[in-house]
Amino acid sequence: MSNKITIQRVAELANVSKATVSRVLNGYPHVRPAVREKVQRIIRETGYQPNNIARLLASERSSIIGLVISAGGQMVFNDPYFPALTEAISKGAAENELILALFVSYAEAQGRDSLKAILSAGLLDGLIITVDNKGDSFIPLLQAAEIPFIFTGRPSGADSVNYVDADNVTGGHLATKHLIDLGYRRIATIASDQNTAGDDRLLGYRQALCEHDRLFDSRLVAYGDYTPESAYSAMKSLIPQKPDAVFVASDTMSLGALRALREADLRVPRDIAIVSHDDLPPAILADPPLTTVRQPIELAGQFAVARLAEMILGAVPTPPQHTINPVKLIVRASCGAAPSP
Amino acid sequence: MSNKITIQRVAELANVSKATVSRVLNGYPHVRPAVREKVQRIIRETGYQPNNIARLLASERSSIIGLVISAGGQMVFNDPYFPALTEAISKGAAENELILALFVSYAEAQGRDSLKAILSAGLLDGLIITVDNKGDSFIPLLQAAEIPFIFTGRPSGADSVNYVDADNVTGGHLATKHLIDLGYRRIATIASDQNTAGDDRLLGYRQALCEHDRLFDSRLVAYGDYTPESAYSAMKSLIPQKPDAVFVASDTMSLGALRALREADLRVPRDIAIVSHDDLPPAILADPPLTTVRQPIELAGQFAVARLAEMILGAVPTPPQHTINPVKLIVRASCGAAPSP
DNA sequence: ATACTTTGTGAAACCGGTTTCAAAAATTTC
DNA sequence: GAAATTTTTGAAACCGGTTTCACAAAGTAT
Repeated sequence: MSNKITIQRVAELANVSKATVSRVLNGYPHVRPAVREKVQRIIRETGYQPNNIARLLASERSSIIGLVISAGGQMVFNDPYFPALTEAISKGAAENELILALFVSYAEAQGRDSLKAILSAGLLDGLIITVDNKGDSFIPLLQAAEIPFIFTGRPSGADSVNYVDADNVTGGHLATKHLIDLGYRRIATIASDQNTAGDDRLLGYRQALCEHDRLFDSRLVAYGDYTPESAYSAMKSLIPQKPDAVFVASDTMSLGALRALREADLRVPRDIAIVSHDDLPPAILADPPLTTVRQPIELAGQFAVARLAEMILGAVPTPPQHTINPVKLIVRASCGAAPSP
Repeated sequence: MSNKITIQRVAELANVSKATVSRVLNGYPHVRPAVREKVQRIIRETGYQPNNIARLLASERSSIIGLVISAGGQMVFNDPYFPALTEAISKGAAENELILALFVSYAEAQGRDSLKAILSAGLLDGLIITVDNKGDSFIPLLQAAEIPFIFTGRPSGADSVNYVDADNVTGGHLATKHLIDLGYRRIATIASDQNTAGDDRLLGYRQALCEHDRLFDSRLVAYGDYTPESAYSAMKSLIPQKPDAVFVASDTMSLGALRALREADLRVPRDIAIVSHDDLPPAILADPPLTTVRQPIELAGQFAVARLAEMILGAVPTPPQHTINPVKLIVRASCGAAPSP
């Protein structure tokens, strides 16, 4: 509407056909340099902008990818993990000249319904799926739609799909080993069985204990659902076990755990040490600042987009690819070790 | 691609023309009930889904709205305000059967460039603009593009545009008055001159002081840019002035202020009281939980979408509409008043 | 029964690009 | 210098819908 001139008009002004203008537009070969330049000049002078919709219709490609976020909570973005990932993906989309469409839903069933609607609209070239649960119920739908897609965070049921994930086992291991190395004896954990990340971090915790000949004590394990409230309760339930350290499986949960400890008049790290996971913004703002395992969310987001772009462009379907990003321990005050200067 | 059947095919199966199928599809009148039902049956049986792109091209409407977020920081979504708003808008978009495309940029200049690109692509039916600065440099571009748009957060230069904003003047006023009522004498503020919200909150602070015959003392005003770090410095610079209370213009900044106070061994609220602004998730998780002015972000987001949808559908351009959402003081521990039970 | 509306329907134009195909022009080969 | 090849180019088909318009069928008024 703001844009009255069409390819037809440009063609007329340049004394060529629409086809030639289209070729210039798309950088195709077989156009004489002189003609190419003339067309480019006209385009420049008129400020012509091709109509994307028409282009999409003809080329059967929309350059729009969807990001589907489905999580149980009331407000998905209360947990800073999702915003951080969304932002990284948004950045990646811009770099790959893709438009990012955002779909947020609040329960698995609702997520499935909206996914169905999204898929049947046929507007999207590809999808990135992020769910806070094991997420396997989305896979059949996606596969049936024959649309390129990639998960961020490993879904439970699927070696057959593309995903990017952090090395959560190592994350749990690093955190726990750090506490062991600092000499703590009764190391509890606030874990989560909501998703595979939680499972993996707990596994890392167990492995680290095992490697150091510590017994795994299920009384020192409590579960949360990645909300501060759930961790608050979990921490309260752990306090009677008198742990001297706790590995909390996410920063968001650590905030809840800290509150429970404050209320119980336990000082961190003097009375009890904490190592957290994720290194999201709250980690550094917490009191005390959290020692935590950093997972490269930005990397994950950018990788997911890049891989998806590859899949969209590549005509041949490639075998599913699994990418595991490295994690890294960031030492701050909450573990009781002197932070590295 | 997953979807071989077209309107043509449906028309053949139902023994009618494409036009009739289109009429049924769009609920237009002038179709005999019997024919309408037959077409609907065929649609149901074949699972036919209209191709959106084609529909867009023909109807010159995409049902896609854009959300442009431009902020100065490295990571826009570090500040929970933007995710909260984004989520609300995403929800509103879903309710209005609109697809939300997300565009994040990191500086005003970059934002303008990407806005230009977005506009010229001609894909979007409307735009919601959120900027962390005064944002007026976007307005001419938008107006030139003749596309419906609405700001969340009042841009500085413009009675001529649609916007939704919170009642920030009242916010600053409520916060400050609360501190005055509690008997604090030296009430400082960490303000911001980055955007009109900051200006307004500061104005409310001044008004409240004035109404209670307190002098405005510029030594008790420090400025931040909505990051915890900036507020950390601001708070440090205020401490020598020995305020007994401070109104911090955002929750995110309050976290930085709290850290500065902890480091100075000042206890909140015993040594110094804090009232914050926004009531985002960190407010309740902070230590101590923050007394803060709640602004209805979800409402703002949903309203913005609803209004934009209205503007898109309404052929006649309506006069610019300004909506100011009410704010509300939420009393918690940081102000030193007993929280209401 | 005839003239005048109103309702229902399909053919065809259209949205603005891309892609195919055959012809025209330029270049190379012999 | 003619034939063979390659490069350029435009006309037309196409993507899959919506919209216009003319006309047929049905309903109403006279």
